[in-house]
Amino acid sequence: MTDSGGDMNGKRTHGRRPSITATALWHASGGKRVSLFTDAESTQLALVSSVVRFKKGTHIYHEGDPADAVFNIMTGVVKSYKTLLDRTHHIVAFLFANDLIGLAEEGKYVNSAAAVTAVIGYKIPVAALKTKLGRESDLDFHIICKLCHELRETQRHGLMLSKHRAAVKVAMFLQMLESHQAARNESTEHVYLPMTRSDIGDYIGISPEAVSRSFKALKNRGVITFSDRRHVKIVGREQLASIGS
Amino acid sequence: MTDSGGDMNGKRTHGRRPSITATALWHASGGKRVSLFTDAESTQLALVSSVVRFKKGTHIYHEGDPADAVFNIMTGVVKSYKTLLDRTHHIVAFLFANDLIGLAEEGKYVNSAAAVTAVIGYKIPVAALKTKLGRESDLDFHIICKLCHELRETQRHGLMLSKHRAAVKVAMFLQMLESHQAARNESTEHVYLPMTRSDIGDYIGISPEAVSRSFKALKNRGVITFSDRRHVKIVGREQLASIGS
DNA sequence: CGTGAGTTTGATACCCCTCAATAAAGGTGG
DNA sequence: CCACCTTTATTGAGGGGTATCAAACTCACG
Repeated sequence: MTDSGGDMNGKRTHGRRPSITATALWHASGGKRVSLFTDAESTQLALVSSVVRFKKGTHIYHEGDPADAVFNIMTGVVKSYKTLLDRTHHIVAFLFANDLIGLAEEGKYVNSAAAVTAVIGYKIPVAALKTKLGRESDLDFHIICKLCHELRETQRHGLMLSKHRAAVKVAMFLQMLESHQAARNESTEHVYLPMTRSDIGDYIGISPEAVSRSFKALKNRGVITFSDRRHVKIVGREQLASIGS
Repeated sequence: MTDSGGDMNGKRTHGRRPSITATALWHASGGKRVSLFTDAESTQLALVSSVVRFKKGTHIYHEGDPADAVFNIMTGVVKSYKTLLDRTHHIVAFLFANDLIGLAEEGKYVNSAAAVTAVIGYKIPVAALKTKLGRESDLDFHIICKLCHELRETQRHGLMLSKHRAAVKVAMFLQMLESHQAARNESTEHVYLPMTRSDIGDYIGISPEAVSRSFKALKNRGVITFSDRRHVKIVGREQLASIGS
């Protein structure tokens, strides 16, 4: 048998303790998922965790709340979503048994979470989790931080892709590039577009012609101006932000 | 002028070693990015890494290639993309200085990567990286695996969102649910839809009406049948897969 | 059994994709 | 350095798919 899940004969400790699964990173596993926690890890996490139950439709945590805990789903389905200004919802992910939820940024939950079906899971306080992480190896912990960062960015990409109007996508794309420059302490006087219009279209899910037309529309609305095809100046940050809803 | 990139004429130790940045996970940092590697980590990684250069437009690695190394960008911009069957491209992410690229699944690169501008970076062999990871703490390593898994799934979500035709999105969504069930060793006789049509629409970026119509279209084409509103039977897996391109 | 949320079906308008042509920019070699 | 050529970007016209609004219908739950 596979060594996944720690299921000796019949008496399945599996499922009564925290558990996560994933497809292998570097080793071929034929598309199957492997259980990641060792018995020791499961046991240790069980000690600091509590079992929580959520009825169908109930709310698990809300975007912006202090991220005190992560949740490990035992049974049921959870949706992770963002509520937009126009009261519509964008679902970032559906999560199932053996998944983790509770991605944070700067101590706050990035998304909201609600139970799609009845849910049973483990609530793992981050305070307890932190003491178990990176005890000897900072490198691991730092890579975890980087992966969380990429995950948040990929989720934002999904939000951009979910928009229907081309000008909205382009506006969000410009804001993304600007914040990237700001994060790298570069000037935000101009937004630099190193990629082609086709690349932009392939990223935000529209045709290059639509990219071009959207730029023109934003220019005509007085939101941006072009120094050249690769350098945009954002004139109306307010309007640009409001476009993104 | 800016301190980023750091290859003025020769001499900056800054940027001459591997470096990654991210917004803080649990501590407020005002949206700024923090550098994650310690000096020791940077130095250790530098020992096993080599500096690589890519000219604008050149190819860094290709989807499906053996994932021998990850890359840490020093300067320049990289696009990570998938080439679809119809020869179109879907760009998964743009990557900049202090980012990592080379996400793998079962030992193979998930996406392709190409230089959008001239790129200088570090090539870090995974063999060397593995020896530095999880030496004392398996827990950290296992969480890294889970995060990589979630990252891949979020990228697949983005691919779904990038499709324009509603039926294609719904077809891919069904395949996703089916593979989830298969991964959890559940029956794939029926695909179970625990969520509402509105939830599905909010996830794949279409209206609930379009979800309903797409289901009907797939049913009329003989690809699926409904036991009830929550249970779908996939009759033509071939056709369903071919729809997703 | 009744009520309300969820789902299906229909009609219309709008936005974007597609195809096509022109214009501009970047790169190459003489 | 310039001419040439290829790639990229812009602009235009037409058709199709989806959002939106509205209404009938089904189902789950109390």
